Amino acid sequence: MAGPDVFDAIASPVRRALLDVLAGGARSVHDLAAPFEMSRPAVSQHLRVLREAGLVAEERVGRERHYRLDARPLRAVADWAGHYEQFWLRHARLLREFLEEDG
Amino acid sequence: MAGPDVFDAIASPVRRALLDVLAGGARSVHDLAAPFEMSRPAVSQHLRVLREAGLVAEERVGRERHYRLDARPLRAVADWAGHYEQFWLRHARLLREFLEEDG
DNA sequence: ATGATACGTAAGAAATCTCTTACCGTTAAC
DNA sequence: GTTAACGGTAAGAGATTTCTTACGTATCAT
Repeated sequence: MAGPDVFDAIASPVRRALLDVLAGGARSVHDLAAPFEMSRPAVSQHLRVLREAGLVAEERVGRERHYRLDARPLRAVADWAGHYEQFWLRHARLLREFLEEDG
Repeated sequence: MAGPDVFDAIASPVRRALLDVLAGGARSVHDLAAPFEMSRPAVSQHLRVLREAGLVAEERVGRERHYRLDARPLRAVADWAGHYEQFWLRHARLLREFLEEDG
């Protein structure tokens, strides 16, 4: 009963790479697995994590299953990280000011 | 020798909560651990993960260690998620168009 | 000096993650 | 109808995570 947590889903480089591929359009599991040096079931399991996080949706097409990206949960990630923008901007501003005061 | 990966660091709800607290200003480990129902060493270990990801910096103050937020690595997270904005916007646009065509 | 406080680290237990191989059902091809 | 391709799930091994308690070190209080 592992929670479908989007932060957890994107923690894996493999799963981020899968999302990257899917950004180019829907793909079959076969095609998705091809670039990876791991077994096809392993990719299926990563896809399950992404599915439970709501990041991908599957559509049955003949004997294939086409996965397509659903980026909506990533909005929460962008929003969360975005709340810290003021802090990294402040960091940059302080650094700039420090360099200027020395010039 | 676990890599200091920011996506991994923010995958934990506890660590995200720690960052949230630190957004309000630097804190001692004692203060950081107080709101959590876990031992103080456990919090220290979470802080280590954050430190290795570059998300916090420590400053020794007497017998305390003050941790302060360093949000710079979060910019990479915001950028990464932001690249998917077009997709969730498209999703919203299609939904809106679907509803309008029905009205 | 002695004792208490702050905090990191070590060691180990339990849970979870991430692979693998084996297997099953479904659909396409011949 | 057989056979091959697609892809999910099960079972299990090994690595990693995330806690705990125990302990060591540095600093403050008396």
